[in-house]
Amino acid sequence: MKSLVLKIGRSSPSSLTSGQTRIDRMASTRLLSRGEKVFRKGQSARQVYKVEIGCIRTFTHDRDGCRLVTGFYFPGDYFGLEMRGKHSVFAEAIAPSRILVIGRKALFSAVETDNSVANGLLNVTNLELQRAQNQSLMLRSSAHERVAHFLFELKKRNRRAEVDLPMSRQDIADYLNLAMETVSRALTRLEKVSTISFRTYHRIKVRTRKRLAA
Amino acid sequence: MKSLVLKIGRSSPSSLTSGQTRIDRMASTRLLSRGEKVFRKGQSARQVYKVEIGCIRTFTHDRDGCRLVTGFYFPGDYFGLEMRGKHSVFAEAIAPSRILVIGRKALFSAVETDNSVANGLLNVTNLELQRAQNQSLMLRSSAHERVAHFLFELKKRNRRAEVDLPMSRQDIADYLNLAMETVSRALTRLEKVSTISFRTYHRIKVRTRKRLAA
DNA sequence: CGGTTTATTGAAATGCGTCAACGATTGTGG
DNA sequence: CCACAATCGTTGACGCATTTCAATAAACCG
Repeated sequence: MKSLVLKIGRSSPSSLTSGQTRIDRMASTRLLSRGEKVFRKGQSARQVYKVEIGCIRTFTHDRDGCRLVTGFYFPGDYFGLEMRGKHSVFAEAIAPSRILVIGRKALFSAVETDNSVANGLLNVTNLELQRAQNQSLMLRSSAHERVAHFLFELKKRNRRAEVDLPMSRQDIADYLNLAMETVSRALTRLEKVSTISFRTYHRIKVRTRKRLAA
Repeated sequence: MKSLVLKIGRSSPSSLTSGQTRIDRMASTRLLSRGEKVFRKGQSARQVYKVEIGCIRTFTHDRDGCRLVTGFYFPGDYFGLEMRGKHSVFAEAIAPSRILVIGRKALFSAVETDNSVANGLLNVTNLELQRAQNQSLMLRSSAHERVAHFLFELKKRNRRAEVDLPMSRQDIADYLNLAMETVSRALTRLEKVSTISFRTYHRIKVRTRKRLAA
């Protein structure tokens, strides 16, 4: 068994990410239906976004057309933070969602009033860096561990024992770089050892972390 | 086969990373013998570093004590950039090396007053981010592809057809998340199809990229 | 040189992916 | 609200890539 720290569209504890901030007040709201795109890969990145309700997935494709899900974003999470001019991924709603849309210009000038622009950018970049490093760690562990830690992180975010899995098994598989069947089998096994129990396919009850890791 | 862009301690073409920069002028020099540690995981990160001669590996361990090599750093590369207080990895010299040691405090105060330093630091951090993202992509491809691209990236860095592999097969394996035997077999296969040829275990001649990918 | 470390090679075991069939859930129109 | 279709998830059988274990060979270092 390998160790793993997995973050799923996790926000930092900074003021930027918790509750209503000055930045959020500069935002407008947008409603999304299931499957609707927020932005496309290659589009110039003029806004950043924050999930209020629902769930967003970001993804890209490798040269063989295989889909790679790069993150799931839940209420409170910011996404679309790419610092270079163009979005490097697609973003779309997994479930009906409400998001905040924040103009990049306004954001950066606001950051400037708190700190220096450079420091703000550094912080954002460093968060992305941590995320990417955690993803690397995750991809080094076994299939069952990836699934278990995925669930654990979701639980940690939710704070309730009941966890929503708004995304499909295929989404999870493309995020963890596994076959959908492997994800399914891992979930079944976790249920067999009663680490989790299913309410529906998309809502489960997660027990202790220890048992998750087993 | 999956697509893959792998970067190994790659410097950008920016002024920061080639030759002497303003950041480098704040540095002192340190000599390291083979296997010597630069810093330890958990140590508070008071400096950042730049390789002048030799090769540095960074690594950590998973919960089972299995070693995970997170990067190889060659002349021109910066490492130890963790922005949070503590180093998240160990760093040690693979070969006798000379490195620059740059005080973090000086660096950060320079960041606040000097725009070029701030931009430089952003560049370096962005490079590290790219590196981590490429690592994630790399870990999604097959064993043979990982080895092939690893070699190709080394060649691209060196600019010579003759490539140094100062690290052991085990180092490569721990970096690519493969068994040492798998790395060895991949290399053997590449030699059989005469994509590479060995001078010694640690110096090879690499031919075209096309053949590497095969 | 001889001993130690490091790399290669082969054989067997295993984990995960693929393919295919089946079962459950969701959405739609009567 | 039901029935049906379409989608999504589960399960089993099998194959292949990679790991593991074990033996041998090559390089390194006193």
